[in-house]
Amino acid sequence: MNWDSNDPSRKRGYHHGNLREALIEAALRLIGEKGPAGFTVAEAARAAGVSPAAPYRHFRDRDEMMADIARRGFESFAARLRSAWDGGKPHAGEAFQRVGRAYLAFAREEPATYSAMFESGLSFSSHPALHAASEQAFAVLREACEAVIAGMPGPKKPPGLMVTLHIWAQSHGIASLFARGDAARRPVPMSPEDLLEASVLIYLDGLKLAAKN
Amino acid sequence: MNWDSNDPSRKRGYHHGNLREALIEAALRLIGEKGPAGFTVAEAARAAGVSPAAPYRHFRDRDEMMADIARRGFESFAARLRSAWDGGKPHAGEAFQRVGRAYLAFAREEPATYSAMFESGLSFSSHPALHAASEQAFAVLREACEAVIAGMPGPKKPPGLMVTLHIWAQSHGIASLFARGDAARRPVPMSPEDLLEASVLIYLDGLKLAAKN
DNA sequence: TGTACATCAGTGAACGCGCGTTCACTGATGTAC
DNA sequence: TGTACATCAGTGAACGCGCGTTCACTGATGTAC
Repeated sequence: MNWDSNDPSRKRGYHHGNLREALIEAALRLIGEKGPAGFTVAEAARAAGVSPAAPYRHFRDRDEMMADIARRGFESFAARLRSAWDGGKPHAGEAFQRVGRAYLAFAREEPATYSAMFESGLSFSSHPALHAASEQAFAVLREACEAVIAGMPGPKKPPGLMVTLHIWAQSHGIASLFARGDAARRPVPMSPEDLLEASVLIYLDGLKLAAKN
Repeated sequence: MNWDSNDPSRKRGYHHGNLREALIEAALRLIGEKGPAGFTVAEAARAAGVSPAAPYRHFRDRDEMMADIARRGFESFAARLRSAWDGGKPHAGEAFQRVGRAYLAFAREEPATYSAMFESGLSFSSHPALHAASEQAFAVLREACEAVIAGMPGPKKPPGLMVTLHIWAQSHGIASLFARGDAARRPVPMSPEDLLEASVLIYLDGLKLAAKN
């Protein structure tokens, strides 16, 4: 028996206690079911068990709520990539493949978040915090690519930005066509992880070839 | 002066004459402005200058209209890729690069169509005609990839399906991140065409390396 | 060539619905004294 | 320890709006004879 009024699991009456989080969770569930445009403030409020006006204590409007979801998405995406990279240990090649798998795992496990990040139509220019969070994620990819390039033999190193954009595009392409965890996934007779790993290995081989000459 | 009542440019009163096409054009304009979910039947009808009930003479419901737009999109996409490939003339390498540029050109020039095709959340399983049209487009990519593989030296040919999926993912990734002609494009300091061409060349080099051994 | 008529492709009014958002309000919480 | 009060985070009713879709209708078209 627990009578401690500080217990967060205790049923609160009038005050919800953690409504902001509950609304975002509910919104993600809705986005997962019906896409970024299918989410409504009213339905998120209903799912969280509060009145339709309550969300407006926490978000200025629907757009800000959407942007907040995407921003958090980029932040946790960046965190997962960073932890997969793990400073490039034990060596860049192995860590690099871990990052690729973490990319696909995110798209598969959090399709709603992923589509809020990449398919919600939010403009970076009007949401600076969103842009900054997305740059964080990009920075991890860049760090990993630069480390892989640095470890390559030969005198001619390819430009780091180009390689990062190539790797990003390939990961995003595979994630959004074949790995996403929702109805828009196109089934293919091989795992997205194998597909990505193979393409990255082939691409890096091509880079090494160019570096030799 | 033209009194010929068969002249299609003649102003028709009660009957529109080409409402189906006009509705699709209007819908594409709306999708371009607000994304696939931002398009409404009512607004498309308004843009075409007809009553809100008129579209229902041509489409069973909104979903069928959306699916029709995406299906036509895949068909014209396939046609453009096919004409860029042009049977692989004068040789596979050159034609292959043309296909890549055609892919990006489509995403840039028809962002609304592209997002209706790839981001509208339509399920292939409930729209067989849509699925078939998308397979047509994929078939062109596959044909081009197989031809490029066939022209490669060395005894070990890579599997055609894998290569096609790699090329598709890379093209789609670059198109949807960097080349799309709408607000969701992420600016990068190089042309998407150069980016795609470079990555494909590097990838093909990597494939050749593997074929040698 | 003229006419009757079936068919086609629109109209316009209406429906029920759910949305985003605002408003004045009130119950709960925490803090100063 | 007790109390007054400011602040916070909810309520619930209401608004105006635009949507998708249906309905009975009607004007225009084309064809058979």
